[in-house]
Amino acid sequence: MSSCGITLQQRPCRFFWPYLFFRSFKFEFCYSNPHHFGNNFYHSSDSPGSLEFLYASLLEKSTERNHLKQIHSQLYRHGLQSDGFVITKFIRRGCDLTEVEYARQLFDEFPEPYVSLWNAIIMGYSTHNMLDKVVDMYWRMQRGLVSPDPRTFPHVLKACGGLAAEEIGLAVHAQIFRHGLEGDVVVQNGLVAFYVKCGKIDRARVVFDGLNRKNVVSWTSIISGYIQHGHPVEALRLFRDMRGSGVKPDWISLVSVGKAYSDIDDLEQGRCHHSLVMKMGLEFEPDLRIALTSLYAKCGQVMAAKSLFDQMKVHNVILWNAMISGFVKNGHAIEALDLFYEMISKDIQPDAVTLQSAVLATAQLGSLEQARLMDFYVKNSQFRDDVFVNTALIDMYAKCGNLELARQIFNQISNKDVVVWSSMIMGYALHGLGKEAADLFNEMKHARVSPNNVTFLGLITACSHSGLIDKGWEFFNSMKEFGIQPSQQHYAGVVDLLGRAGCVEKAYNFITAMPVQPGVSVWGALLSACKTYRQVALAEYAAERIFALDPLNIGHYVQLSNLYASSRMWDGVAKVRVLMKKKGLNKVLGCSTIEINGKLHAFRMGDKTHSRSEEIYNKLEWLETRLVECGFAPDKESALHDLDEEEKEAILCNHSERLAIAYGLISTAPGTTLRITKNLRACVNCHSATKLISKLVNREIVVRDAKRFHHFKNGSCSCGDYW
DNA sequence: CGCTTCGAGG
Repeated sequence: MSSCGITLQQRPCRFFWPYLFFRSFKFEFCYSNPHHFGNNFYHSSDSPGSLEFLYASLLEKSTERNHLKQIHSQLYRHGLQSDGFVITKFIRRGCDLTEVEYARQLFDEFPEPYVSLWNAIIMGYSTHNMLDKVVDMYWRMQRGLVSPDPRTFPHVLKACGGLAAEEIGLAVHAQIFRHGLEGDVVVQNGLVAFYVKCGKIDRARVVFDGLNRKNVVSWTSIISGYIQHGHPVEALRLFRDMRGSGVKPDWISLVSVGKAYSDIDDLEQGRCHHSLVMKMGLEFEPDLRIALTSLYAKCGQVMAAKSLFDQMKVHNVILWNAMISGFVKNGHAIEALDLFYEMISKDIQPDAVTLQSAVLATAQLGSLEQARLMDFYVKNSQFRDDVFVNTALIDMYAKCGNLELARQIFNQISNKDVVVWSSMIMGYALHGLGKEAADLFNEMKHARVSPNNVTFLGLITACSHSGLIDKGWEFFNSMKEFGIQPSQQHYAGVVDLLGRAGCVEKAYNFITAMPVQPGVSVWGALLSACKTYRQVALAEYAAERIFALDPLNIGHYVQLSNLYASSRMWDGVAKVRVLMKKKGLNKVLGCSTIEINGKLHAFRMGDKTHSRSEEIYNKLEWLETRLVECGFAPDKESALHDLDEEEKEAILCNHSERLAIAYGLISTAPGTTLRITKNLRACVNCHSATKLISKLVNREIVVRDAKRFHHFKNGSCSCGDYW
């Protein structure tokens, strides 16, 4: 006899209490007539009409723990307190209402839970990302000799992947094999995702290839796997295969594919992708729109991204992050910060990613005042101890010219990882402090943190910028002891190290002995050494290589041209100029900014647009006179930063940084440190002039150029004339 | 079962 029949016939008088519940929960169908259940037509526990079914329906309508408890207390009256079907429903509903603890309590009270109950609680933990609990329950289940079923495995695999618990996952794989679940696409998809998360993309591929009926989740798992492991091209190839095999993409798969296009920075394909999304009618899927916004932002189409952003109805934090980080990536620091402040003013809570992007924007801006504000904001937020945000803060303070504050942040971080150490070392490199970088590296080894390729890049750069040739060379050679392959950047760093110190020949020999083909950066380092030491023939050779590899980068042409000019080889200058014209390249104009009272003032060379222009030029003239009195004689040959303007260039040097300095002098109190940010590298003349100015006016002047920091004080510069 | 924002440099 069915449980339904027994229940209803034995306890008919108690029957109408669920009816009251129905009323109070506005249930859509109301069994007002108890006789409706009087027949024995329904006979399985999950058919409508059974008491179990009524419980299940009630549970679906409950919205809080107290409802659940109320209903649960009724179970004893019906002798259902140990009914697996009903308790399973209770556990599931409890988990849905994020009452996982309560669900667990119900589970624990159940005398001998069988597989459905285990699955319910495991699923609950899994959906709330309590992954260690999932693994724990799985282990208990094994010990209780309850055999898992196909519904158990996906959650356990998700947990193993999330915890990077490779060994456990492998054991689960073996168990899946023993269960003969090769054909279960959901379980196998779980395996694919597990191997992806453990970094075993090849094994994931083997599982994927073994599936004879792949669904859209199978394809998305392997495609996103390739994207996460830096193979967007293979991912896109698989996406084509997927469409060829007739599997229709859903919005989640399109999110992944969008990321692949942004990774290969292919705007054209990205636009095609957008039209595919529209063709499939998925353009209003919120998360897909976020992915598209991010795609446009990363491909440099900031305005397109912004218009998508503005069109979105719901602005969640991920969308804001995509937009803010998009601005930062494309060098629009001010827009990024504007957006950040807009977000705060709208009371949208930033998360760690938002703060990180905002800090990066501040670093780009180079304003120390803004940096302090940002630091203050972070320190008063719940992300004050977030290692990502703090790493960005170190970088920010270093790039805003204050290494002491960078170091303070560094010191306060507990559990410093390799990125934290590397950032601080990079900070020292930026300021040309080789010894400090090397000391920090010793501390790092002491703390038993393994260096990576960036650590060494920082060390070599730091040595190079402070003339520590032997030390830098030593660092380069010690890389292999740490099992790190030198990259092009490291080779370029060594060429820079040797070349800067005047060993141009040695640098060239080093290049010819390289085990890999030298790239643009390596030849570029040689070219700039040749420029400094006026080695025309070798420079021409290097330039030839560079132009073949990277014909559209203006910087190299300018450098070669400047070398010709400083060697009075005017036909060479003309030749380069023709070459640049032919390629349609325009020089980047020098621009310097100075922050006065929280406002940025930007100056171009010869700029007369500033409202206090007259005062600025008066001050400049005054400075120039004083400089000449001190015996300052500009080196005309190397002052040819702007070739078109060279004839017009009077004794008065009007390079942008000098305008910024002059403005700083007339608008701040005596003794105030001037902080200037410049988009190009400092020219020799301005560098020596600034040294003298710092002494003349008794001011510290901090200049961030395109490559590094210069701290001018009392007639000398922290770079030791070595940059 | 699968997805989107993200740190040090170039």
